[in-house]
Amino acid sequence: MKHIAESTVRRLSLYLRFLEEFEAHGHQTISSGELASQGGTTSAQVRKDLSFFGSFGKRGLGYSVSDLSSRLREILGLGRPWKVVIVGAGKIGAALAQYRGFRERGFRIVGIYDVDPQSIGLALDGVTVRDQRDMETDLMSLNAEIALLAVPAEVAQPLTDRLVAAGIGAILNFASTPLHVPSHVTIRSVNMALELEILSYALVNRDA
Amino acid sequence: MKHIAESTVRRLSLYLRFLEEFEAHGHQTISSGELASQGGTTSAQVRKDLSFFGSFGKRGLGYSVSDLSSRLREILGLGRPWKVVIVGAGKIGAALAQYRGFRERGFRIVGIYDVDPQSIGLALDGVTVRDQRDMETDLMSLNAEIALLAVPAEVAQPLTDRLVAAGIGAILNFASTPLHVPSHVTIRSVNMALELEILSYALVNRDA
DNA sequence: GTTACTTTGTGAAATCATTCACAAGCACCC
DNA sequence: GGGTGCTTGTGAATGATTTCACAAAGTAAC
Ligand SMILES: NC(=O)c1ccc[n+]([C@@H]2O[C@H](COP(=O)([O-])OP(=O)(O)OC[C@H]3O[C@@H](n4cnc5c(N)ncnc54)[C@H](O)[C@@H]3O)[C@@H](O)[C@H]2O)c1
Ligand SMILES: NC(=O)c1ccc[n+]([C@@H]2O[C@H](COP(=O)([O-])OP(=O)(O)OC[C@H]3O[C@@H](n4cnc5c(N)ncnc54)[C@H](O)[C@@H]3O)[C@@H](O)[C@H]2O)c1
Repeated sequence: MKHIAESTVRRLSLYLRFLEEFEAHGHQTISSGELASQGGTTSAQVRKDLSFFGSFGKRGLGYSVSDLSSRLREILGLGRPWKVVIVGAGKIGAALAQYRGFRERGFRIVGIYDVDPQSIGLALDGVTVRDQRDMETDLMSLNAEIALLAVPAEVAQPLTDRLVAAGIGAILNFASTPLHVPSHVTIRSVNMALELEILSYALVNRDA
Repeated sequence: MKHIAESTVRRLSLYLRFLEEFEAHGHQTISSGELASQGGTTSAQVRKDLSFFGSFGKRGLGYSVSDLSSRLREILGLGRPWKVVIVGAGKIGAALAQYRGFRERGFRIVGIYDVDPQSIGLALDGVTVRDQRDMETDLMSLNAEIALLAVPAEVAQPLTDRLVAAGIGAILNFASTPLHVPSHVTIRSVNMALELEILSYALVNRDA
């Protein structure tokens, strides 16, 4: 298939969230315009985004909320649960471990690793923090696909290399350093300080 | 000035980070190619990004690390500290309050608010959590410019409205719901579940 | 001072993403 | 069953961003 822009995938995720809300309110169908107004985009954008994957609507009517939800879940790979490990059980790692939003969306935390003896052994939302030395063998046996990396920047690249060597497929990085991975591994970073700097820029340039 | 793309501002932030590392290593000058390789972009992109704001380099030599750093800090509005409040002292809010990366970059946490009597009164990194009812009066007297919103999705929009009414300039939202603000307020969202869904999409489409 | 080499700054070209605009399809009603 | 109104799906147009490519400006060495 033709390459799909990241911005499109991001919007598909948002549409799915709105569809779920709509479903909870008992609505059966939804138009591209309604989906658009929720997500701050345009109806043409919604239709274009969906058209990359097929045609799911009925002219004159709109989209079946439940049908479109399942198609989107399928497209996004959310039809099955994903096994996720967290590396680094510090402040951010612990918050992530206890975040219900992940489990609700099919991301199951199957392992948490740290180096600090104070953290090892703690149970976070039912999962016990284990020694990072067990990480590789666990990854092999659990077959976890995704890692959340929440360790200090200095150790982020070495840990990334270990995760890649152990066969991880994707990494979500919270350290404020760019990481290098081979091309068969997908990596994304959440960089909160950088987001604040973008706000800072907007504040000093708002009237310019 | 001409409108600057968000992607450009984001890269400027990254360049600044690399420059600071370079400075710490004692380097005096840096070329666009060196900056690019750190950030996973191209030298032409670096030069184009900078050219929107002026010409800071010396042909044949590159850029003075310290000069370019200060120019970038100025452009991004990091020349002065920003006053930041955190709304919601839960797991994510507490992690943010104790995160050193913000302070290092000039973002000072001047207030933390919650509704839960269990949280109110706690000191997080030297700042005491206060009752959300004090939020408006504090904001007026402190003149805080930026808010980090780390509350449950259901209360995110009402709290946003209160922040806007109290004169906040920018909001970084961690709740997984899109928020509406008037156009003079800047808002950005960090949506971690959505980031995971983008990884999920990448995993199921990696060989396609 | 001249030559050889490096690197910037920037229009022009190419690529990528969004918006427009409208024919075609479907529901609903009479 | 034909008319009316609404909404999709999609090429074409527009707009935005990135990449190309090269003249101009500097360094460094002798
Ligand atoms: N706290 C925040 O709000 C926040 C915000 C943005 C980014 N971050 C980034 O997230 C990362 C973690 O931040 P934090 O605030 O949770 O810090 P933290 O110090 O609370 O946690 C880091 C954890 O990583 C563990 N660790 C260190 N080396 C390890 C190794 N080799 N293997 C496994 N675990 C190891 C430490 O023991 C610690 O528990 C940092 O890179 C930070 O820059 C944090
Ligand atoms: N924990 C995570 O890793 C994580 C990850 C992604 C997104 N989020 C989002 O961040 C938000 C907070 O998550 P959390 O895990 O910290 O939850 P949490 O329940 O630990 O914290 C929420 C806090 O908000 C406070 N609060 C509720 N109503 C309030 C009000 N009116 N005024 C002030 N404070 C109020 C609560 O008392 C609580 O302390 C949620 O929207 C969640 O979806 C969290």
